[in-house]
Amino acid sequence: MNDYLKQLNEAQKQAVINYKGPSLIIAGAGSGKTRVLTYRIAHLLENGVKPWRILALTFTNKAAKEMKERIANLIGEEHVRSLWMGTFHSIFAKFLRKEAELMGYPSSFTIYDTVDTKSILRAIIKELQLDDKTYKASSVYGRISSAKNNLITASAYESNQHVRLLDEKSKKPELYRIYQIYAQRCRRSGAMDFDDLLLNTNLLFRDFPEVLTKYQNKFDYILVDEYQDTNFSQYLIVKKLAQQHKNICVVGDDAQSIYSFRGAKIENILKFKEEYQNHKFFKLEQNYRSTKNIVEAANSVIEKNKDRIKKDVFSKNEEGNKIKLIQALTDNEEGFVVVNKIYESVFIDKTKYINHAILYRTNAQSRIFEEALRRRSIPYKIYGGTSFYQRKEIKDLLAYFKLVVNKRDDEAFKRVINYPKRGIGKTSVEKLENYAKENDISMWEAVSQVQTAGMGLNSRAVSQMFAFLTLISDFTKKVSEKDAYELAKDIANTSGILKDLFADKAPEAIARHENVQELLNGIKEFADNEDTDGETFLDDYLESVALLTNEDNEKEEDRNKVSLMTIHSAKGLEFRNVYVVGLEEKLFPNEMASFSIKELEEERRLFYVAVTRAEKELILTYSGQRYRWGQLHDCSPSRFIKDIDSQFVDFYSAFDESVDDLDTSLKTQNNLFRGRKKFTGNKFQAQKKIQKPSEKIVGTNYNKKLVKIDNSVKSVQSGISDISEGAKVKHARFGEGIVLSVEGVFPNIKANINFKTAGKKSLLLKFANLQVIS
DNA sequence: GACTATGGCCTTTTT
DNA sequence: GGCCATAGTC
Repeated sequence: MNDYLKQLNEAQKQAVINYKGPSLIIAGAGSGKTRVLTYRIAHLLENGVKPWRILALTFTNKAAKEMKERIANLIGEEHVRSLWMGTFHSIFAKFLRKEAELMGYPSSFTIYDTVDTKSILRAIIKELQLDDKTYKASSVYGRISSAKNNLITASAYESNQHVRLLDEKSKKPELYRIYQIYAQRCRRSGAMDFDDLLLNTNLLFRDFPEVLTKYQNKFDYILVDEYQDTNFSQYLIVKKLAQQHKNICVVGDDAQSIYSFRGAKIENILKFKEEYQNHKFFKLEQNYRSTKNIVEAANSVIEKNKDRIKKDVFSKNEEGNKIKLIQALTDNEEGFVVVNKIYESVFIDKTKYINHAILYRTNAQSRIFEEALRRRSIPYKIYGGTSFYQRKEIKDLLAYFKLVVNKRDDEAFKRVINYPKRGIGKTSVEKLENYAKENDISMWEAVSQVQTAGMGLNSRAVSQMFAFLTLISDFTKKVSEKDAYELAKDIANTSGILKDLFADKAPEAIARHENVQELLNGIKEFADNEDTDGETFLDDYLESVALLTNEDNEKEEDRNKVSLMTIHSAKGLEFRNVYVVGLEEKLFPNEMASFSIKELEEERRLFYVAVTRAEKELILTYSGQRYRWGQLHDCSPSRFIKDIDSQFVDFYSAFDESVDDLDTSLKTQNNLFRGRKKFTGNKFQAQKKIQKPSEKIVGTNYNKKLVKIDNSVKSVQSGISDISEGAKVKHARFGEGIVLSVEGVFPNIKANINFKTAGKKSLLLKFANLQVIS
């Protein structure tokens, strides 16, 4: 333990031992930022600082968890437990629960996620009879979110000239009303959204100085990770908390600032220099992660940005291989090529699956790689995307929990009042909701008056609602008696959710049933891991669950798998082999971000983040054609490819490789296609038998087949889908007719193929009984 | 009230 | 290609 300082280079060591007063640490990619943070905290503890007097803020649960583990390894677990280490949102949610009454909230307040928020906004927009094309839930949410992050409350919004003018310009003058009603509704439901957690913390500190003083005194040392990603709201909280002791350490890298779209301000770093004039400044520039080639290539990219703090990141590692740039013809081929590379690396270079990560700009790109990986039976894990906690069945069960703990939560109420089906229809719910609104009470309060107040409900609805009331009330009584897992199981059973899912034998329903079981297991695990003495109750679980993400219940079996994720979620991670895919104009840099230099620079920083994730091998790919919204588009290579100094790059084309592959075993066969064709546009539908003697089926050694079609079709619109037996289309190629490569169990495939014909009409063909002699 | 077919919209990125 | 809201039907 004593020689932990010897494991640091000089710059890192200085950043660790100078722990008093304000410090700014600029840490280049791969320069051991997490290491410095963890050692600094360990050093604090070594020097007698009590762990509960240290506050360490991160952006993701993952980062917090990793740091905790690393500190525990350094100095033992017992100290780590009482550290205040977590995400901004989770730490301040904790404070707010403690001080909730001051703010007029129940301490069991619900936290609304993005999906909840949007559905409430959608409802409000509808109620106000505003045009839902102008007032899109997502853009309205964006405006409200940015207002909150700039500490503009709903009441202040109306009189704020600046934002009102912006709303006028974007033809949304009524936005302030939506904001007001939304805020009112959250308050009535005893709920906060993500931004409220920060906003309300600020309000708490502003309106209750004694509370602020309490927390200022509580923390002697404050550390903030990824400081370049803080928004104004977060910046102010940190500033206020640090005012007393001024022992504040912020770590960041302006070159890796990729969250300005949600209000992050790189300027916070620059401001830090002004606000803490006597601060100590540390620069970490040696990259330990990557080969010289990768580091220098990354430098050549980021140099193209005008707006940056000068840094000289260097590597003393081996030179390493050049970056491979691979061009594919189609998006499917891109998937095929990348997976091939992984396959080769694992079986020839003896790397492990966990050493490989596929990084993309948008979540929608994951599907193709998923399919390609599945085809090769390579284990993979997708990070991000639709969260486990956003699945319908999970949200349903959680809504029960939420309602049991916080009865005012109208969103939860509406979700479960008729799930599982108990014969309470939309009309009845509407009547109830109207009654609640008229009397300014929550729907729960309304339903408890259902037998006495006349709401115009039929007797069946009344009795069903009363049964529901009893059901939930019974659970509530048990909240502080039964432990979380037992009660959760009880709710899942008694509510009928498990039965409902179990009755359905469709594969999706089985999966949903498993997910619910998985959630219950998660609760058990949570209860077992909680540091509290004795029992953990359901409300304890709910407090944490809203801020959990997929990654927080990572399982042992996920250990050796290829990772698929967006570049945003890859920040802070490293992999031996990294595949940055979809390097095409309009995709990356994203079309949305191509209007201003500022946004383009952020995209470039994102590319920089992607490149610097790689330790040894970096493979960049792009495709000549890609499907977007089911439409084939031609793409041109991303400008970022040219940003890399060409001396670090080797160029390959995927095309030659796959053609050899296909020629290895060519087999011909006559086929009978039975089909139904459908012209979109004029709603013409017809059943038709198509005789196609010229089709060819080509087999290759990878359990993949080709269908060759010679006809007048100009392009394939959406490949093959819905193929029975789990078969999927691989890729499509044009030339003399079309070559579709299909993979699956033969014979007896059924396929839907969308063709774009010469007349530009879309043609859907359903193929059945496609047979192959192999 | 429950179930099903269709059309619209969609894609930045996350706590 | 896929999700969701809505209209249309039983």
